[in-house]
Amino acid sequence: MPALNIGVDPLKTHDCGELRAAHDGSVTTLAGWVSRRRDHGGIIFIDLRDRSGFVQVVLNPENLSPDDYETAERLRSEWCVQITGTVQLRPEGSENPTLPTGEIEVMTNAITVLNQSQTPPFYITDDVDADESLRLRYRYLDLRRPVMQENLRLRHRVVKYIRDYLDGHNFLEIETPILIKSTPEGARDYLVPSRMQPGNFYALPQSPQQLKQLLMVSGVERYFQIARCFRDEDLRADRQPEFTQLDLEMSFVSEPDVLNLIEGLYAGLVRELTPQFKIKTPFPYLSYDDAMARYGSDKPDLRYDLEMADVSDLAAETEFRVFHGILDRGGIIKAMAVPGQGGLSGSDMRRMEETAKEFGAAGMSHVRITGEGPLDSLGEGDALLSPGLRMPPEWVIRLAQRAGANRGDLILLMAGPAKLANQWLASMRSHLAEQLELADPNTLAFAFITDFPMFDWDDDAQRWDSTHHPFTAPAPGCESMLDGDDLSAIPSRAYDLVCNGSELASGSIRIHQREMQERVFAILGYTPDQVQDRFGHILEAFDYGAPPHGGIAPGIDRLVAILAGADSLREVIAFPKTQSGSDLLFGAPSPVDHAQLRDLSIRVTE
RNA sequence: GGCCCGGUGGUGUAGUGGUUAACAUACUGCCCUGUCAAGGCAGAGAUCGUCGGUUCGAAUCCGAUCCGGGUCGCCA
Repeated sequence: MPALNIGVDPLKTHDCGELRAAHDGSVTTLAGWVSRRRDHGGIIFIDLRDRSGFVQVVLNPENLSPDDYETAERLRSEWCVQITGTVQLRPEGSENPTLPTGEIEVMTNAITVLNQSQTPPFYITDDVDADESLRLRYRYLDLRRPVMQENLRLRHRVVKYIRDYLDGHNFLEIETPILIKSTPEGARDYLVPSRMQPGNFYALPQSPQQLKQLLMVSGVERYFQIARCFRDEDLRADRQPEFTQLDLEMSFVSEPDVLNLIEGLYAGLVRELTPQFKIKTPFPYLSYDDAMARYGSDKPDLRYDLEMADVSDLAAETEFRVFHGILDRGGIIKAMAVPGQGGLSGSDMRRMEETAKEFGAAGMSHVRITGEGPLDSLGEGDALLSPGLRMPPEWVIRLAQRAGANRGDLILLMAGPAKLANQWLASMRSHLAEQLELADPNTLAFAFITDFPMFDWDDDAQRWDSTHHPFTAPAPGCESMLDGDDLSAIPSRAYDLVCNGSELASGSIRIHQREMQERVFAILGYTPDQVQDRFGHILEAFDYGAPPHGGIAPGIDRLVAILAGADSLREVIAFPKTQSGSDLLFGAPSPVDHAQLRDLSIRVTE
């Protein structure tokens, strides 16, 4: 990166981190921050830092005016300084191989303090040990840390790659409004009161979903936006109330068009920006049903196997009352083989069952297969079963075959309603993978999950919910099922991109005809008035030759977090919020003046 | 809203009923011309998140509350 070099008397001619042995003898002017000082009484060393890295600056009284040397003695951490000097090779034996600039140093003959600094509340270094709330309170200092600078740079490069890639595929980047209409379903909206229309509110977009569909009606054909989205829900390590999505939509496409485009984007991006990660192309496809059956999750981590199998029929052969109780109530029993763990002790198994209970499971059964040799040579005493099971080797062999287990492996069994059994066993799956270090941190296992169901039954609200969202089209040929009884069986045209157990993108081929859209709204329980009020504009647009279209919305924060190896989105967002939605730097949210509220015709009652 | 973890000098930690509240580091001063987490000596710095209670006595026990983190619910 060349130094920004404008004006007749530039404050810097080089970046600290770019200087090498090849610069030996050149005169340089640097500007940056004092990272460390080592004052030997005469000679003083400064590690000078700018965004490019560090360089050792030597302040020798023999080369400095008395005034400048006095200045040098006063320097402290994080002072902003400018120095001019000559790059020279370090004396033999004093090179620092841990530093990219370690072969050279800058012998200074002039120094200017650009600004002094208070002693920083924490030391600016990659292995910072300060509490995160302190880092957020002083985020501008936290961002001086090289690792944070690197995260910001990576994020920039990701977004630039996306823009270039989509530009190359004839997409148009179009901005959509931040102040839009509240259409409350799904997440809670952030609301903005209208001053000019007292009592009315804008909402901040949860996503530009309807806007991008309207752009398709407009004939844009290929749209994208690096879009800020807002959802007023509780936070998590991987969830911020405002976050950034690559929002994109295409006309005249079906699933492969969107997914091939996305595969090309992600594969190219990873290979160019973070080649240290191993990826496999083409990305595997997994139907929702397969994902649930084999991994108990619709966003499985595919870096390791640990597959599951339904063993309800085998479980029915046992005399175990728990299994029969569950089966009688329509539940299932699922098994997961854990390779090489058949030798665990009874207390290991009790501990593992405790873990399962922490995930919400009522209990967990297991079979430990011991010994050597082929599976069908299994005899009495070669398998340790949970107390309730008491089954012969012949049954264990069939169970092992179904679960894909061998001698020396462990089989875990979980019983419950299908949804919960999957959830519990999936939790065990990730837990064991972490404990056994099965997931290669240098692999990104991308996969597309397809054929999501159109609807989920919401037991609490006693109504149908969209699995993806109400604009998702039903699978071709299944339209008539919308009039049938079993709505849960209707496949939709929704798809996800998952990676290492995270959902990275979610999209679908949309409905583009009024009649179909109205039927879906009706199934979701909207009255005609509600439909007209919230979605009248988009239904009306469909009446004017809306083209078939579909799209996808990849999360940028999550992608950058994975590429940066960060375990929280806060590490890749410049100014993130805390779990309670606070901005600790600005102190937002905060009370506002009465005058502001009066303008908005708003009164705070609590 | 539920559950779990944390809050002690600037920073990071130790301290489970009586301590001058300990240690490291940062900071301040002095010494020191080849260090790179520089080194040596000296010094200053904490009403232990807040409020209330128990006790002769509380950083320590109890209750409430605030803040930060994780997680479940929630996130079409």
